[in-house]
This record gives sequence, structure tokens and C-alpha cells, in this order.
Amino acid sequence: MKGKSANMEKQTITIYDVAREANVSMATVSRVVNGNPNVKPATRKKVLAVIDRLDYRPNAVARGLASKKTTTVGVIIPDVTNIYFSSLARGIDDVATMYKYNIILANSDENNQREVQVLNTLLAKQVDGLIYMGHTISDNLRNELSRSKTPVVLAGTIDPQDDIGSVNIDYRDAIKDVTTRLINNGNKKIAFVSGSLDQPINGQYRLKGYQEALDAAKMPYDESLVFQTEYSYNAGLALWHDIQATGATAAIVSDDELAVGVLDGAVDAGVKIPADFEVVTSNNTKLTEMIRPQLSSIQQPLYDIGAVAMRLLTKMMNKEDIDQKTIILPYDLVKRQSTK
Amino acid sequence: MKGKSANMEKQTITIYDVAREANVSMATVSRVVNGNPNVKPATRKKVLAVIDRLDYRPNAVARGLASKKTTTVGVIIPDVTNIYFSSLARGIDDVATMYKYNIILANSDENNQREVQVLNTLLAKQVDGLIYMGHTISDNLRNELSRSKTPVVLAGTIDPQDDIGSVNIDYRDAIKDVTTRLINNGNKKIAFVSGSLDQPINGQYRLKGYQEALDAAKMPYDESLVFQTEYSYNAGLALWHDIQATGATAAIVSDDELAVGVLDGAVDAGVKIPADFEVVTSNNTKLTEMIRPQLSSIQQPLYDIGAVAMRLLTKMMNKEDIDQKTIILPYDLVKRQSTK
DNA sequence: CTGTTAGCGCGTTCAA
DNA sequence: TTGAACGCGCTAACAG
Repeated sequence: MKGKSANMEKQTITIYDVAREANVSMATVSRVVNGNPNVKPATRKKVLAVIDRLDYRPNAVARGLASKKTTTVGVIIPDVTNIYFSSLARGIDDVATMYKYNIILANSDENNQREVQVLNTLLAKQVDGLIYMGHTISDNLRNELSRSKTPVVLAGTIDPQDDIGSVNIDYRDAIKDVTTRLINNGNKKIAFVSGSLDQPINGQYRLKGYQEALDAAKMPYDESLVFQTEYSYNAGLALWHDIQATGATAAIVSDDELAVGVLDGAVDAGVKIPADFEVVTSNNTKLTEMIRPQLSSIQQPLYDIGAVAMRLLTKMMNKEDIDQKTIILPYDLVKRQSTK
Repeated sequence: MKGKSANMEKQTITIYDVAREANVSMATVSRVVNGNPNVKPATRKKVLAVIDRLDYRPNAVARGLASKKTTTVGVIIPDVTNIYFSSLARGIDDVATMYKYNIILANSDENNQREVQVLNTLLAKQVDGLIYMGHTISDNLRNELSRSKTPVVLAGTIDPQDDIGSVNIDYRDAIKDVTTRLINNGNKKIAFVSGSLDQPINGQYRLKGYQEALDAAKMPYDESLVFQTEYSYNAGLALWHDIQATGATAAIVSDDELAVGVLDGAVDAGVKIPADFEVVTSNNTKLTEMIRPQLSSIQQPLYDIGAVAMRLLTKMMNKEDIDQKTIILPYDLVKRQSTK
């Protein structure tokens, strides 16, 4: 099968073909493809013409092997279906595109085993960088991460040890603010509803903010007002009964779907919102505007967190100096119908 | 810098290192890594031990270059943030993982230029296959797709020319069903609210179903009851006024967020749902259960559409026979509080 | 400004 | 059952 090109299986055209047709060396072709200025305009033009005629497309895999750069970054996400994370992902992808990177997206379901496994295949694929999203970053995972030289940035994810780059808002401050407002509205018993307190973001930041606000107002911290549950609508719906039983007149919830569940639970029970009960949620996803009454919320710049995380990662991949590897973005409080 | 390994920049260990340490050739190492049975159990064991000790991880890029397979598929999605598409994406990723593939996820915003551009970088990266999601597949894009030998499957996306593999539900039938029910409930004027009718899924399928149901009931088709708008909450909210002006007593909406907008518009205007106005939506995302009144909906197996699409793609990449390249999955109708 | 020459890390014949 | 050798398509010195 040489000389007789009877088998036209898959005639990929390579840089050689272009070189031959243009009467130059492959090095020159490589130069024009990569925008290297050291090429006479005339030959550049000639090469480009051939590239166009042959419809040549550089093979990124070969390029990756030779240059040790894949212009691809791995993104570990708990669940794309969750709008909190998909918002981050959108910011990540947009900035990645801006810097000519692509994203390999992998769902982890927050399962440690799966995370480690995903991490390994991502590293095997030679991604130039990694963005991790999740709630907890297990020791196991941290080990794997730190022994790889691949740059990593956490997006919307807290690392208590803080030795990895990350982009977040100040969750403690935000919750403290919210709590204070609720206190100022006259609430004596305020429920704190979040996911597992084992997750640093809840146990070490949000809860702290809640407690600090209470302290500042000389109000007692009552553990029975603290609820841990999963982030889902149904969980919130189911939780309403328990919350009401405590005599609480307001709730601070750390997930929007969960908050909607609590709200619906209250509404379905005939409770007047916000007159008899106030609810504040944490992510300000579009959900908060679509329901009635609309939910007051902490406003996190989700898209920006993703975007900034990716931007930080590009710097790391580029070995630029990082002046700040732990970035805190500002948040806001948006008042809607679920608070006074 | 030879012999004096002072510079420990990045000592990637390769298949050669393993071979040397194990006293075998790299070919043998390659064999055990790839599960080739032609290896004596004893040497296999020996090699595996070294692999483990050296923490060797095969370079997927080199592998891809040598084998011409990257075990990576490209996924073009309008917007991850849209739960309709992210649900599909989740199904895709899960099945991809199951078959050892990874996903390069790229947002297109339904922009044709961007789609073509993304397609090209995906092909440059030598993805083994492609999954496309969108509303319209432009001629431009179809051209690019058909001249590449890379297998493609459309997920939740209609191609009127039907020469590409695809997975969908029967949108025409579904809307026809819904319309018929609404007619049976006594509605004389039923609004049809969708995105652009230029999109085949709306103009050539959904609208047809709507018209057929009208015909079957000997009811007139009134163009003023047909609304085209963008898929967003605010668009729906804004649209309510116009819908009401037509005297319609029910609406069939082809997007959940849009439907919530219409519903909220009605509720905010003091209209009694479903007594005075009925609403049915099309995607049955979790949104439908979170609002009050809860939305009746066509139930599409979104996750499954993605999963089946990816499964189909694996077959194509594997060059297996495809008995059915245009797959139609079943749908359901879920009655909730927005219909009688 | 341009061409030559080595690899990048691995899969895969073809012999042995 | 194993090894030697070639090639995948391209980047990156190094000469010229």
C-alpha cells in the first residue's frame, strides 16, 4: 500500500504536506501557524494560501506532545445541574475561551473517590491547570493535588489550610450581615439552615458569622436553631415543620433551592411572609426572583468568581507572579419580599 | 546538564523508566498498561509493581498521538447555566465516564460563528466524537460537520434534514397532546408561546402539533394567539399583558423559565390559576415544582436524552452498526396545579 | 529569514 | 512471550 493510494481511509494532511506544496520546510510552516514574526511576508502569504487550499488544521495532540502544553484545563464540578456551580462554570469557560483554553468538565458528585479518580485522568490528559469546585476538599484529594505540579485554583470553595489559590466571597461576613439585619428587624429566634457543618464553608465560616452577630447583639446561641441538611428543595420543604417547632421567626439558608423549600413549606402552611416569618438565602440565583414571595438574598458574584478563578489560573499556568492567591470578591445583600 | 541531575525541573517518568527498572522492554510495559493478554503473569506482576512504585501515569497525549484516539468527546452547549441543557450534559457526562471518555464542554450561546469556531478547535484537539445541543443547526455548521469524519450526535436538538444521529422526544405529539387536553378542559382560546418559529423545533414541530390538535377539534387557528419570544423569565413576565389581551384562557409554553414568567405575570395580576387561566410548560425541570401554583408540564427525560445520545455516540466511535440513528424517547404529561 | 535535526511518550508491527 | 525499531504530527533549538 505505497504509491497506490487506493485506500483513502483517512488522509489527514499534516504540516509536511503543506511544507511540500509550498516549497518550504515544515519549520517555516510551523512558524506561520504559530504567528512567529520571523517569516518573510511573501512566504507567509504563500504558506497561508496552501494552508487554506489544503484545509490544513494543526493537530493539537501532536502539538501538545511536542510543546508539553495542551491549552486545556480540567474542571471538577460537583454537579453541572446545580445552578450555583454551573454559574461558576460559565464564568470559567468564558475566560478560558478568552485565553484560548478549553475546559474538560467532570462531575464528581462530591464523592472523594470519584474526585481523586477524575483528578488522575485529568492529569493523565496533561491538562495545563485545574479548577476545583466542591464543598469539602478531603485530605486524600489535597495529597494528590499537592504532589502534582499542575496549578490549581479553587472556585467558590474554601480550603481551611489555605495553601491553594482560591476565589470566594467572605462567607462569614455575609452571614453576619444578614443575621444582624434580621436581629434589627426584631427577630429573637433565628434559624440557621445549611449543609453539613463538617464542610468548612458552613461550620467554620457561615456559622461563625451567625454566632458573631448573635454575640454582638448579646443574644444567646441556641444549637437547636441550627439545622444541617442536604441542599435540595425537598429537604427544605420537609424541614419547615422542625423549624417552626423551635419558635423561630426567621431563617438564614445557605442554598437557594433549600431556601425555596423552606419558604414553600411556610407558605403551604399558611404562614405570612415576611410578616410572621422571614427568610434569607445565600446565592441569589434566578430562582430567587421567580418564586413568590421573592427571596431576599446574599448576592454572590458567581459568574465572576468563576471568571476570576480562571484568570488566576492563567497567571499561574503562565508562571506570572501572583500578588494575591487567595481572592475575596465583594458580596451584596438584595432585599426582596421575604424580609421586612 | 547531563549526569548531574541538579535541575529537578519536572522529572516526568515515562514508559522507558518503568521498562528499565523492570528489566523489560517498553513494549512489554505498554502491553501490561493496555491489558494485552500476551504477557507472562510473572512479568506482568513485576511490571505492575514498578509502575506502582514509580507512580507511573501514562501520558494520554502521547497515547493519543500514537493511537489516534483521545477518549475525549466535544460537547457544544448553548449555555451550561440553562438547566434544560445542563440536565442533558449530566446524562452525557455520566455515560461518557462509564465508557472511559471525557467531555470538553464549550458554550456557544447559540451563536453560529462561535459554534463553527468551537467546532474547529474541538476537531483540532482530535476529539473522537461530538455532541451538539442547540436550537437551530445552521447550514454553515452542517457543512463543517459533514465534511469532518468525526461522528456527531444531536441531543435534544432537531435536524430537519435528519442526516445526523439524534436523540429527542416527539415534540409535535407532545404539544398536540397538551393542546387536546386544554381543549377538553373547555378552553376556546389557547395561546402558544415559544421561542422563534424559525427554529425547526418550534416552527416545524411544536406549532404543527398545536395546529393538528386544533384541527382535530374543529377549532380555528388564530395567529394572534401565537407568541414568539426569548426563553427567559422576564420575557414571560412581560408577555402576560399581551396574552391576556387576546382573551386566551390557557397557554402552552415551550420553556420552563418562560412559563414561570407567564404564570407570575398572571398571578401578580390577580388572575386565578387554574380557574381563570391554565398554563402548561414543556421541560418539567425542578422549577416546575418549586413555584406556586406548581406547573403542569410535559415531562421530557432530559437526563436520558443526554445519556442515550452519548451511548449512541460510543457506538458510532466504535464503528458498530447503528440500527437506529434517529432516536425518539417517550414523554409524559405531569399534571400539577396550573391546569384543571 | 529559513532549513535540519532531534526529540515529545507511546502504540504497534515484525522478528526473534 | 518478548524486544527492536519505526512513526504519530509537531515544536524547538541550532545552524546557516
